[in-house]
This record gives sequence, structure tokens and C-alpha cells, in this order.
Amino acid sequence: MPDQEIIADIRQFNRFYTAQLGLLQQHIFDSEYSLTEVRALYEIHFNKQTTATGIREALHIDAGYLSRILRKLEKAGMVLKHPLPEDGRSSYLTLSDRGRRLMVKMGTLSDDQIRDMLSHLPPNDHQTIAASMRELRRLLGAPGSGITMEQVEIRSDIRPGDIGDIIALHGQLYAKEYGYDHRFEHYVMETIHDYMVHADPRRDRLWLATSLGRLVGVVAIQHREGRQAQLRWFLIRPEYRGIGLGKALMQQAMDFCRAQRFRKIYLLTTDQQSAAAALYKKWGFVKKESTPASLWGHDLYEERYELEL
Amino acid sequence: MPDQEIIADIRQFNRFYTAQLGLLQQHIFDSEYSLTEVRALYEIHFNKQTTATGIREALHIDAGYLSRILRKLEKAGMVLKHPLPEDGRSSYLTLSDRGRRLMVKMGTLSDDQIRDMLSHLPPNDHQTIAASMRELRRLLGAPGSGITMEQVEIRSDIRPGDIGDIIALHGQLYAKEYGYDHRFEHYVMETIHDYMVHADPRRDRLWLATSLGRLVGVVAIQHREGRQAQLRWFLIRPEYRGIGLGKALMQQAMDFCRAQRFRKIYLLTTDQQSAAAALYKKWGFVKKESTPASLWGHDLYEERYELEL
DNA sequence: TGCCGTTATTTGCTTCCGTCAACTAAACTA
DNA sequence: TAGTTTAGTTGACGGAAGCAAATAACGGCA
Repeated sequence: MPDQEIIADIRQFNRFYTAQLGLLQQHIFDSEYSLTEVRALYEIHFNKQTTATGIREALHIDAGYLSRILRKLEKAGMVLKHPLPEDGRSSYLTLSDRGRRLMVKMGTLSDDQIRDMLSHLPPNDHQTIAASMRELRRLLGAPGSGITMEQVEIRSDIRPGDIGDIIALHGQLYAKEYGYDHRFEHYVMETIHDYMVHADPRRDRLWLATSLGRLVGVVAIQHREGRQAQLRWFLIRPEYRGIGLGKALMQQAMDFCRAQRFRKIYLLTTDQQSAAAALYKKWGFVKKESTPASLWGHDLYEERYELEL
Repeated sequence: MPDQEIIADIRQFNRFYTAQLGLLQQHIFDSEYSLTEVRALYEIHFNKQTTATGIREALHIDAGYLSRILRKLEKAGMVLKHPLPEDGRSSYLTLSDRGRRLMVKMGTLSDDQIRDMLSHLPPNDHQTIAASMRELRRLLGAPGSGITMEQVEIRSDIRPGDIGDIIALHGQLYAKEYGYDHRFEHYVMETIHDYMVHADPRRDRLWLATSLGRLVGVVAIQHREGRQAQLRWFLIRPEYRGIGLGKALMQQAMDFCRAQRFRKIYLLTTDQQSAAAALYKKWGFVKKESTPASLWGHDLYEERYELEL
């Protein structure tokens, strides 16, 4: 049973955004096509092979109405019909060159409108606005809003807020996924503190994966005695797992270790992080030690993995 | 010049949300009023004293069209006109009892629709969806979306992620507002570490102000030798300043200090935090020391404020 | 005070968006 | 092969929504 307050928020947003969209779609009134016609054009543009029924379902409009729209667009030379070989009733719909040019023009107008809207808002907020919209689209289950590597940026310069974010990410995720208590976050804080105090830019490095300005993944290499290196704080937000981010981060760390001529990499984990363990093994890490311990409110085995380079 | 990618995100969201709103507003098609008529009713409902022009501007519709809508609604007994004494041309518009009943009915239908939509989405996301929508409304400058104390919750239990968030907030804000470099964030981390290690629930406490699940403000009291207390990490996100949050946090800290019978409270700051200093003074703190120092990439004066209880 | 430009609202006219229902034709089903 | 379902077309219609001209009240000004 959703909270009444949540519903109120959504309703308020809907009312607000109805007005907003009305403003942003005014440019369409200047064109010779109605909003629905333009929406149909968009639909044809973005779906490579779609039929009238496909569009009808996407736009939720009357079949007769759509039929007329398509006739008009076809007559105007914007849309081409390609009869389906396997079904004489339907046709694939595509845009003609002219239709594509129209889309570009409408896109430009729409962009101008949005640019104009943004110009009245603080520039600092632009990125946040886009991020919130993406987030909403994803949360509401919009098709094509899935998370991909393209949105993710990996960097290794440490900026203000990064350290705290890394600590918070560990605290949150390990609490949610393994039920570790606050002592774990505290432990992470201590290890990061240690890292920062002894950091040597040539032998230590930390990579941050961010998406829409938010921290979504981390890994670091910390130098140790005897040309050894420790791999630390390897962590990825659950939504961003399975898209190759783990591999990308690990690759960065490995490349760095090879370039710095480390002799051996080791890492410490527990038997509970089985998914991570699988990944370590894939990169050639081998479990060398496993000692029982009672940590952060759990009885577990501390494990040490090693990889000779 | 806004980034092209931001505009693309916004356009994509607009297209998506146009469809979404279409779905959510279908219940209106069952009623005997059009979407615009219902929007007018809403506008009358929520604005206590508005005239036709007010509504026209809010909905961005033609004056003639609105005139007809109002006549229809008045004839149906939904809307009442109260002639303005000072302007014979206009009238205040209000809803009749019947109009209000209609709004309740429409509201219920709309709620059901949203509830239905939410039921197809993971329950964990509901809160996040509402938060994103609020955020967007605020960012896009929706009227009535301003930040108020009502949305802010103050708590003093430390949850996973809190510690990291506090550190990150300090790092980000002090970098942005005073240009402090990463050493400041590091320093905050050390002090929090010290706090956590020596924390005694009876004599130490930390308050977090959150809004929509995000950390927006902090303050803490740490016990010291001789029944003294140190006030630490007093910080509020700039958007949340000026709404009384500083006062609320400070009040919590003061109440705690009095209840615990501390003899004296002191705090350390610099001459650069002039806004905070003004607040401290208002609460009776007095500057006792001011020593030049070179910290976090700046030449400044470290200051010590004290308050005898 | 009366004249004039401005503003708020109304009315007449028109367009065309979007729905309903009946229809055609092709595809499936038994 | 007849009956049913599905994809798309067409005719008829209501009403949403804009434009322009009209009306009426206001405000300023000589």
C-alpha cells in the first residue's frame, strides 16, 4: 500500500509537468503538424521496423485517427509504406529523407525551446535536472532507459566529496547486502585514512566510476612492502553490476600494477562476498588463506587472495 | 551553453512523460469534463483568490476558451463567481461544495490510477520516485516547491552511510564555498574517526537533518575534559539555509548540553565562516581566541568561540 | 468632466483533433 | 471452406481550442 504522501507528490508533479510540457510543445503549434502527428513521426523514426499497430499501441490512439494521420504523412512524402510480404494487411513504416529532414528541424526547434528554458535556470542545476529525469525514466521502467557503460565515466583524480562518498557507499551497500553494522563503515574510514596518509602518486592509485555525477563504483591499488600491491575497496553499486564495469575497473587496476612493475597483488575479503570472489578468480587471483573471524556483527572467514604478476 | 547531452536527456524524458501523462489522465476521459476543464478546476481549488486572468496565465490558454469553460462550470454549479468590489470587470472564482466534491472524486480516481501504476513497480523505488519528482519540481522552479522545514527530518541515530555522507558534505561544500583542498575533507575524516572511537552515548551526540533521504545538515556535541563540550561539524547545505534549520539543529545541541549539565561549550572555526559566526554569536557564543594559521591551502585565522552555560 | 488608450471578459466564427461505428480485406482456425 | 479474428480504411460527428471583433470597466489626462 503506497504512502498517501507519495501519491500526493506524484500528482503534484503530474500537474506541474502537464503545464511544463504544454509550454515546451508550443513550438509544434507553429508547424503544420499536430502534436499527435509529430509523436507518430517520432515513433516511426525511432522504431526501425514498425507497423501501424505498433504505433497505435505506443501512442494509445484510435486506429481510424492513426490511419488518417499516416495517409496525410504519406501524401506529404514524409512516410514510406513497405508492404509486409508475410501479411498483406500491414506495412512497415519508415521515414523518407524528407521526413528525416523534418525530424531534424523539429528537433532543432525543440532543442532551442529547452535551451531557452534552461537559460532561465541556474547553470549548476542543469546536470542535476538531466540526472533526475534519467533516474525517473529508469525508475518508471521506460524502455531503453537501462544502465549501460556509456553513461559511466572512470577517473582517478580525487575531488572534494569523493572520500566521503566512497565511505558512504561502502557503509550503505555492505549494510544492505550483508547486514554489516556501523563498525564496517568505520573500518573503511580507517583504511582510507591510512591510504591517504601514505599515498604516493607513483605507487598508489584510486579509480572512481561515476554516472550522472554520482559515485557508482570504486577500486584502488595501495603499495606494500617488497613490490607488492593491495587491491582495495573494490565495490560497485548493484544497479551497475553486470554491465562490464567491474571488468573495466579491474583492468585499470591491473594495467597500473603491471606498469608499476609490482611483483604480486593481494586482496582481503570474506567468504560472504562470493560474487566478488568469482570475479577475482577470473582474473587469476588464488585463495591463499582463510581464517575464521568475528567481524562487524558476523561470524565469517577472512580470506586472502593473491596474484603473481 | 548547455551540453547537448543534457538537452537530449530532457527531450527523451519529455517524450516519455508525454505518454505517461496520457495514460494517467485517461480517467478524465470518463468524466464529463475535458482535461483543460479539470485543470481549471484544480487551479481554482488551489488558488484561494484567483480571477479568470490568473487561471489563464497559469494554464496558458486562450481567454475566450477559458470564458466558455467558466460559463459551463458555473452553469453546472461547480464554480462560484464573486464580483470584485474594486474592479467591475473581474470576479474571484471559488469552488462550490459541489465543485469540491467533484475534485475529491477526481482526486480519488487519480490516486487509484497512480496506485495502480506504482503497483507495477518495485515498492523499494516508490520513495525514490517521489523524491526525484519533488527534486525536479524544485529544480525547474515550480511555484510552491520551495524548501521548507516540513520536509526536513532531524534524527540522531547513525545509520550506514551517514558517516561517509557527513564527510562528503563537508568536503564538497567547503571546497565550493571556501576553496579548501582535499586536506580539509581528510581532516574532517580524522575528527569524525576520533569522535566515533571515543563516543559515549550519554555525553556525545550527532544530529542529522535529512530531506527526501538526502543529508542536508549536521551538528554534533563531543564531550571534553572538565564537563566541557565541543560543538562540531555544524553545516547545512546552502539550499537549506535560511529556513530555520540552523536554529533547529542548534536548539537540539543546546538542549542536549543543558540536559547533560555541561559547564561550557566551545567550538573551533575560522574567520572565513562569517555567516556561521553570526549565528554562534546569536546563541551567546563569544570569540575567545583568534590565531593565524595556514590550513587547507589558505591563510586564515583559527577562532575559538565559547559559551558558558 | 469627458476623452482615450488599456485591460478583463464575452461572443461569433472557424478549424481540425480525435472518437465511434460500420466496413473491407487479409489471416487464422477448425 | 466457412466462421472468426485482426489490420487497416472510411464516413459522420462532437467538441476542443484558437482568432478576431465586440463589450465593458478601468486609469490617466487635459
